[in-house]
Amino acid sequence: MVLEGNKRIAELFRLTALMIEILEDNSFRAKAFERAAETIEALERDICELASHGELESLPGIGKSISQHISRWCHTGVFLEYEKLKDIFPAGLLDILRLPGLGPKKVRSLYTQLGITSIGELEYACLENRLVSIKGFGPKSQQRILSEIENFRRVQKFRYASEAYNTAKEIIEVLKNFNGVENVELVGALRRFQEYTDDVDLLIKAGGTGWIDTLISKKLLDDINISSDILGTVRLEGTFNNMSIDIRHSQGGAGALFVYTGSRSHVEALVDEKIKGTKGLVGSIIPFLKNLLSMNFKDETELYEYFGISFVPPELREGFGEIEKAKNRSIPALIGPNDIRGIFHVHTTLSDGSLELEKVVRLCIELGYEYVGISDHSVSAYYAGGLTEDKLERQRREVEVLRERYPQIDIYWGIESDIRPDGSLDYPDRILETFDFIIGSVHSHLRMDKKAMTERLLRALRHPYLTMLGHPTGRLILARSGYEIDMDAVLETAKSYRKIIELNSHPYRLDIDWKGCKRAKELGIYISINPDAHNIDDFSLRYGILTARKGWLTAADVWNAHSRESMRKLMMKKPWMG
DNA sequence: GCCGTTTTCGGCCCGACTGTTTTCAGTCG
Repeated sequence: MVLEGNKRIAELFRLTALMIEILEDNSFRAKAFERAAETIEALERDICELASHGELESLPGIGKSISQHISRWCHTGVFLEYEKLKDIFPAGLLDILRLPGLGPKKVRSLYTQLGITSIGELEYACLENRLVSIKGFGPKSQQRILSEIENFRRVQKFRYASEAYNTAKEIIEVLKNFNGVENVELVGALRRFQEYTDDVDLLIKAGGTGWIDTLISKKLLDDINISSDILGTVRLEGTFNNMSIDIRHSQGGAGALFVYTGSRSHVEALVDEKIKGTKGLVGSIIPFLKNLLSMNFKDETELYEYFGISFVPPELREGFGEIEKAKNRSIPALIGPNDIRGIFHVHTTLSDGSLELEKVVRLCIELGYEYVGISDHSVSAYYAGGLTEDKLERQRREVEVLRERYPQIDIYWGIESDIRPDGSLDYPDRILETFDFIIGSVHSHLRMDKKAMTERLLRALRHPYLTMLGHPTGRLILARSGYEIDMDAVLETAKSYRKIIELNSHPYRLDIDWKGCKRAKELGIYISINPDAHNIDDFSLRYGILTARKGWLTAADVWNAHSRESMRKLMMKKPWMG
């Protein structure tokens, strides 16, 4: 959907901006490139087509110089400014920039004053107590940086599930076309949908080992190591895009799929029970698993029947009560993409989104949604262009016009209101009452203690106009643990006040997490799977749906699985108002 | 580098927090 050329050059602009900010003492020149990147990303037309018509300079943030850069890139594929900087810019500085608390200015000081160009050098300098010698750094920051480096190292080997999926997809496409390969399947943590992973596990079905020779001759993977695992299965490990790839070679079908999907606790629990109940099979589970690999099951459903239980979807195979449920044949029908009927929590250009309201509406129609809930940022989110009263009025009127223009979709008008430190919402009640719905989210003052933060959320949840709680913990996967809250108290209060909890679908958030989904479901709280969309790419709920499935949710548990008619009634009745 | 009822230079989204300072720069949301 996104124009690939636009995306590529926007990415180059972003990198250029970063390099300028660090190498030069002019952050405004950097900002200019960043702004241009935003403009380009939000375009609906191909940037080079605009360039060929000489229309670039009419775009916001694109002047004479940047326009020339773009045109040249379109013709030659070379972006001069980027190439020039790339040659002199130490790549390791980008890693340092990822450490919390270190921005461009500080990284620049480290580079220019201490010659630090990588995480390793930075660590060394901290240990030698050299940071305290430069302005802006002291013993405390030196200590904090050391602990951030430790965290960085731990996190570095992991990838977001979304990235790992893309890597897996790329490799599977290539492998499938090798001679003699019948099938390649995703297994392991990624098939069970863990939020992040340190490797991609694949299962390849092929006659003979010709595929290994092809793989080696085509240099598909680096650092290849071939061995056989504890079950005697041929195992090929290597790296691709700096990510570990682990391939098992199997002739069989469902047995291997089951064993290598895991989780270990799920597989072991099932096998243990089977062994205990079978005469003469007592002993290690290894021989049993070896035998399982050689058995001829039609599919995994048949395999689970062999264990005397019903099929368990991969997402549930974590040892969280799924085996008991499968014994009773009461594994629920998990939510799927087709159950989703509409979306809430979408931003527009009026705050910090990159699509205008009308474009959002048209995109949602294209995507087959029956309703869309607009929610820009509220007034105290200055940094995100939060809506002042006059902007609110403008948007309210525009929504009315669009409702007339696009009767094929229901448009709900809402707001993502900041939950202020005292737990109050952002506007006075006379304004709050005019919205169709209100998402309350915490965006600032993240470092309150657990008790105060919990009380803050509880107060917001008790507010009659609040519809749902946005990204309840504020976590950013692999980057920031959420603020500490008493989740039980939050969910209990949400239940009492009939509030909805958001499952923020952004692959970096996935907040509330799958365990939280499960608890919410047990309490009978609706979960709304929300895109928190800022860009055209954000409108898919793929990772949110996977998280919801892992959290045992069915269509009946999900707010935005309501049909258009049913949602209309709910929005009229506003059950969250008590 | 871009932009302009603050037009060809001098600004550039606002405010809290933190660790560094001893009056503030840098980071983050």
